[in-house]
Amino acid sequence: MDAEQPRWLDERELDAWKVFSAVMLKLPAALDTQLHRDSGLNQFEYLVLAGLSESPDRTMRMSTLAILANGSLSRLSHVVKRLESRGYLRREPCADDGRYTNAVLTDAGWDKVVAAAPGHVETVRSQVIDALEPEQLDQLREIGLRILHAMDPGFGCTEGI
Amino acid sequence: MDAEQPRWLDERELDAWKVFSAVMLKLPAALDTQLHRDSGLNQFEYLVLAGLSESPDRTMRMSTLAILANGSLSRLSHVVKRLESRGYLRREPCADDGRYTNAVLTDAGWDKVVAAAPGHVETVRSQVIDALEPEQLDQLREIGLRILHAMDPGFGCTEGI
DNA sequence: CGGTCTGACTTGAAGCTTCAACTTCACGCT
DNA sequence: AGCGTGAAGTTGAAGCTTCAAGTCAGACCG
Repeated sequence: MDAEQPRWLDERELDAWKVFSAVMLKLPAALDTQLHRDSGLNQFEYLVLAGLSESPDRTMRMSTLAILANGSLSRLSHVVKRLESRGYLRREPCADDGRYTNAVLTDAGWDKVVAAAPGHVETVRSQVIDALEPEQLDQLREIGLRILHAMDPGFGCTEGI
Repeated sequence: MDAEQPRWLDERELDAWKVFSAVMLKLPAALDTQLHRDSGLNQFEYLVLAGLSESPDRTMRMSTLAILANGSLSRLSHVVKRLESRGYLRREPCADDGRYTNAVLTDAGWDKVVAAAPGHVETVRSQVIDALEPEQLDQLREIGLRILHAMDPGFGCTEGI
């Protein structure tokens, strides 16, 4: 578009990119497959339920939850509607400010996360964590932070919500 | 599922995983957004066209193309049908063996990739490559290879198709 | 007060992906 | 020839995501 003289990737860059890009495309699919097979959830739904389960009162505002689950508000709204119809959570308008909506994890939702978590963690461990040396974990974290920062320079300001 | 005593992630592991997981969920969306806005393609479609453009005779067998683009054959079939209807490629049965189908890039498809590539590369560069130190590129490659290998122990045998 | 603006959702339609059949073609066997 | 088998690819339906509007509540301003 605006690349007058595109700076193509050299061999080293291309090599790293190809590998990373394959991981990025395959790993989410692998995680989704395990979650779906064992719990009937996808990764986004799991993140939503897990996020709520770790929140005070098992309650979170929709927009906060959207950030936590790395998705758009629209996507969250659809997903929350599905999860609500399955009985895992319920929505209620925020008492203080009617513009906000809170999602609240039900007992059934809590049980669901508790049942799903071990298998999910085991998968993350076997596919990623245990495949790496401890120092590679730190490298990966540092690399990830840089990429997140490049994607969204304001990243970090809203981290600890 | 089969996790008798789940080995939860410690703080270091969790930290790395959270960051990496956020990248994995956000970066593909960012790349898709750029490609879609500037070229009307998504990442999978781009990989298909780019793969064909680099192949001898701009031709590739469907199943090979599916592996190259990191997707299922079914997904590829749907996508190729769309791309065919847009005139970017055409399908023809393999002359030697009627079980195979070859996808062939048309001139319009070639032009499309040539037009889309600079913007895409520029995005990859700005969001990933340029954000990292050279040695981080090598680290990322090594980490990625380990993860790919953990996901699919047979990985590497089919690489150079 | 009443108008307008903004931010927080919600919704419906369109598009994409997945899943589970189903079809087709070549190969090996009798 | 005739038959089973398996791999390659296709298809339709169901489910999920995105996009572009739309709704609604509080803030700001006169």
